Amino acid sequence: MRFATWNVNSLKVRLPQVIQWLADTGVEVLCLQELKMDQDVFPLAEIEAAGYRAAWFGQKTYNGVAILVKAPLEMSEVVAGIPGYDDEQRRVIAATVNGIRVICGYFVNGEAVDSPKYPYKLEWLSRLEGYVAAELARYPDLLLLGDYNIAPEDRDVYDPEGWRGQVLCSEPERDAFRRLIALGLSDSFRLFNQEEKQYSWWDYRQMMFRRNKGVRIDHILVSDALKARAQVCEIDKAPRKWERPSDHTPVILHLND
DNA sequence: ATGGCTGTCCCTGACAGA
Repeated sequence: MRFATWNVNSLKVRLPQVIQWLADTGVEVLCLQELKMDQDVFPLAEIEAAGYRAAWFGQKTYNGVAILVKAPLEMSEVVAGIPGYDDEQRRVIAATVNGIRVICGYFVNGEAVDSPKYPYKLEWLSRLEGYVAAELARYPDLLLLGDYNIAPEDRDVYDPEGWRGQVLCSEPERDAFRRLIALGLSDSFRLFNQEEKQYSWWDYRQMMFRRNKGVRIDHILVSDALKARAQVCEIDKAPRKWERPSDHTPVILHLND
């Protein structure tokens, strides 16, 4: 069974690519971020026609997350947002699939360490940590997938010195990532893959993808209880090569049954 | 060099992304 995460940078624009990618891969569970569409215009009919069920949490213009599940798999216990955290920005949705708690997150970008958005990022990360801790206590088999907007280590960045201390790489953000890990989670990609220059996002500008100058900021964290079932975690660069791509590309985790 | 792309809404230029 495969679980994937993909920041599509507008589901309206990328819907044909999502449908194509699901047909190509047959991935069973796909978490999407940056829908950039209001709750009531989500393309449920097209997704159902492709053989998937969906739960989503959208808003106009910005943010928005969804979980797609291949029928006849079902989703239960859907929770939108972080309970108890009154956040106008719709960034989190969770559901249970085949006994596994799936949390899909579009983490705050933060813009820059001296931006007003940066303290919001740290506050949001703290709220998420509390939420994930509570979810882990209730659901030992758990995955936290999404666009983290955090490059955990220098090796996750094409130019570590140039990025040092910058947003995505600053120590408070990396500390927050490590606190998530300390809850009893592992970065599934690093369970298997130690190769250099593996990224999940490349800037649209300056041919950064062709030059492979990117950052690894899309992650799938797997709980300790579930870790033994993890087989491989891979970054699928194919959709990044398609016409009019998202700036992110999917990350896939394979679990055995 | 605060540029360089892309998407959204609609003040078609400003904002946000990362």
